[in-house]
Amino acid sequence: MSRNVPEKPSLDGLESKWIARWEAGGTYRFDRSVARDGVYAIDTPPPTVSGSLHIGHVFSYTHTDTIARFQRMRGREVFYPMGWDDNGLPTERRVQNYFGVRCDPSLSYDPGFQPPPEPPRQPVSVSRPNFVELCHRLTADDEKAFEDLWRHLGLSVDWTMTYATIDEGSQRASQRGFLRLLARGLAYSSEAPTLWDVDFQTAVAQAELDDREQPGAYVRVRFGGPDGQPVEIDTTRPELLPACVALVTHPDDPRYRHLVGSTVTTPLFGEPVPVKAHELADPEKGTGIAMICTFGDVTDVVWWRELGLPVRSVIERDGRIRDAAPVSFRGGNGQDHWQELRGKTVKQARERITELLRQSGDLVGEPRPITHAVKYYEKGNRPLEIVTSRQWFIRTLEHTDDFLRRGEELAWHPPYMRARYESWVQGLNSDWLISRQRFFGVPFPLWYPVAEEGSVDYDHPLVPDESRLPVDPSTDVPDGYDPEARDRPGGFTGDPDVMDTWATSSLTPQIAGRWGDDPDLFGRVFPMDLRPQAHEIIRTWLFSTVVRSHFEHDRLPWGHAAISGWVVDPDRKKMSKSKGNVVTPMGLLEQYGTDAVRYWAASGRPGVDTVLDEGQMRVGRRLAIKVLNASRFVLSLGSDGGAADGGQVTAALDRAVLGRLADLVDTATTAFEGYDYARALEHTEALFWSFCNDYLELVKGRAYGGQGEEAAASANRALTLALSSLLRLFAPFLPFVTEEVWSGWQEGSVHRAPWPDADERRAAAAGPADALVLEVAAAVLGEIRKAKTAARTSMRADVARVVVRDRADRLVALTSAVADVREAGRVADLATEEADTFS
RNA sequence: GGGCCGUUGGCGCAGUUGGUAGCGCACUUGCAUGACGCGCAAGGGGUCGGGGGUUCGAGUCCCUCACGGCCCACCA
Repeated sequence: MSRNVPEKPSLDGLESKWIARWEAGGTYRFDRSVARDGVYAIDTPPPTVSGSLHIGHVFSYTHTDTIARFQRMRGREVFYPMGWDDNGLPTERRVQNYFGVRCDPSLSYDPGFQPPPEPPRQPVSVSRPNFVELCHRLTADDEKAFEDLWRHLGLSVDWTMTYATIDEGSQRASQRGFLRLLARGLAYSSEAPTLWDVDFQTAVAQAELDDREQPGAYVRVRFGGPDGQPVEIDTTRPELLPACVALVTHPDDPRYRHLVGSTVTTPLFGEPVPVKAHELADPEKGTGIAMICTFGDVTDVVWWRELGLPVRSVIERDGRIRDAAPVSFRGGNGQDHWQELRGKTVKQARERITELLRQSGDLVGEPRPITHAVKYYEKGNRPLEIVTSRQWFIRTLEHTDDFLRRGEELAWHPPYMRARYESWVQGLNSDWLISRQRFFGVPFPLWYPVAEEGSVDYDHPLVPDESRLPVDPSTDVPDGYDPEARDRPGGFTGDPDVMDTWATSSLTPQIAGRWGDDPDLFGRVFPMDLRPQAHEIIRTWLFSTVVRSHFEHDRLPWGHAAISGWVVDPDRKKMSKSKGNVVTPMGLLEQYGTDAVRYWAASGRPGVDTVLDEGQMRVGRRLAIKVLNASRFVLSLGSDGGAADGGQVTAALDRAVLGRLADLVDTATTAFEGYDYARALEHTEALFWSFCNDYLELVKGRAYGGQGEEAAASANRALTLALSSLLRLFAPFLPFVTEEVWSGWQEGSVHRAPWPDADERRAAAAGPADALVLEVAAAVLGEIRKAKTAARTSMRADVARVVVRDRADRLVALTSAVADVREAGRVADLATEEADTFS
């Protein structure tokens, strides 16, 4: 066996060298001839390509890659595709800012359109097809940047399996999945109050809400009571007074019981509204009696629905007070007051109406500033409003018990992450809203009949055959209709909405496995083995994927979920954008080397937030260099001691080191099987350092031939076996340096080599391994070193005589390695004395 | 309001059936040895957040409190 040992070991250039060779050699190519039970399939998180590249990506994707590499070496054929999440609002927003354009769906396509060279102050209006073109153009660049990073990070993905959430396969899967839910009555459309973002002009789902603390003010308002006595209520939304449809109090509240069933009148508008009782009214809040408006918050929606109240909406989809009053107000000045509010933003209207109340004398005291939580769209920057609109939903609410059961079936790593899933499922309060009034997304594959009198029949959608998918209802025509019939009485109209990005990414296992398009592949990879992801999207991505797989396949989409933590800055805050821009992932990879950065990432325990620590990267770099140097030393000893022809390890010390290695293999294997890559690394690293500092030093002289040929052969054979095992144990973490060493010595890639087998290590020894031999020999050598340090002499200094006092069993162990200890310590004479304690 | 996680030397962490506290960084001192000065060797430094309990014995189990972080909740 040839041994190419680099003369001047260096980590520089390893990345580009091996990235190219792995690609050329198809090292990570998925072999689709393997049956399902031989496959290990990973449902890779498709990164949002319009977002920033940050160190958090490097962190969590490294974790998954270590698992992928371990499983590959264990003999599983690893299905490890990459996906790009380019669908949806983040891309639209980035395109708007980057090119300075705005989508206007009423415009028609301009084939010659070019975006302005610099984004103008006033955005240019473009048609929807032009806008979508720009989205594709920009995401192509973004995807290239991500791919460069992933390749540089050494992710062992099969790049021939890459998908994008807006590509044709994803559109087909999304539409097919939707149509099947529709056919089974699990998807439905409904006109109902929905959370609405006034800036993005789209409906928003429960899973995308953020609570944000912000300043507000309680305004105490006087309503006209039935007996002439005023009724005072507190509100933070006085601008919704014209939308008030009732007052509500708790049924058991003695203060207001006499009012329930009576009618009061609103200030300024003089509108009569009933007083109702409901359990959700909190006697502790405000005055204990509240106004119900359509709609100020989700509690209003509950009250409105359960108490059977009318709708008086006042806020338009753009967040302004509508032009026409919701009713003709009966109070004398009602219409005049409305004129003061119409067209104003919510904020302007709030200020104005407070002033009007003050003037009319219906304001009690002054507004009292408070800080309260307000619901926002997680990507938005104005509070959500609630508007009534037609939307598509998936029936999740009545199946929560099924989803909880699926959560129990799933193996969570770490296990406590299951609690987040359960609390989310238990807290569900509405069905899953999947439609968005946006442009860059998968269209709903539906049209609706238009009646002769012009009304749209939403209850009987026109559905395409699955073989037609994907369809775009804005250009494609339903079967049996003429294109001329579009938007005409007696004709049809296309559904204008697109699916939310989660409606597509909830199908990533199906998309990656080419469900419906390639049944052979799908059968080999589904259900998958692993879903790796971050904890903040358990309620979105993880939950929704479980939902879709449960409905479509009646099973979990994968057996394991590995939840990674975040990268945090030294102040324990999630890495900020500004920080992320200073420390770029590619910069770190270039500065410390990929293996070093991976070492830092792999040191972060599963699920645990981890500090960005360049110190750990330096340690990783040193480890990689140490691997290179130790390997160089072992291989430069020349002979492999007959490893190739079955020679045996005879020296007790050598057998001991193989025993330690066998134990390590057991520990690392168990850790990896439990998805604890960090534990596997920690133990491998610890043994490696003691291997270098103790065992290597102890056998160095013997390996050079200081005790004869046979003794040298045993040492060399043990060193070779140990190195082979250690390189393979490190390979999932340090893929570049291990491959560099392996390639100069072994056939094929270390990443396709079999994972070390503990029994194989044990069998190589000619006799039983006595761990005590190595332990005592290292301890005695340590004492000799201590004495030399105390004497301030070189480690190379000769020692005339050493006396070891220790327990009898330990002295016996020492005997079999005494020649190595003497040679390593340069001891002329070594004597032993039995004693109770070591000294 | 409910829940989850964390609190171990200056910093970052390990400690998986309870048995007299470990690792790395940093720090101190020494060493040019035939793999490595991006090295090697030695060393100083902690009453394991507070309190209570179980036990012969608790960082490790139970209760409780505090602090930090996160998740969830119909927060007028």
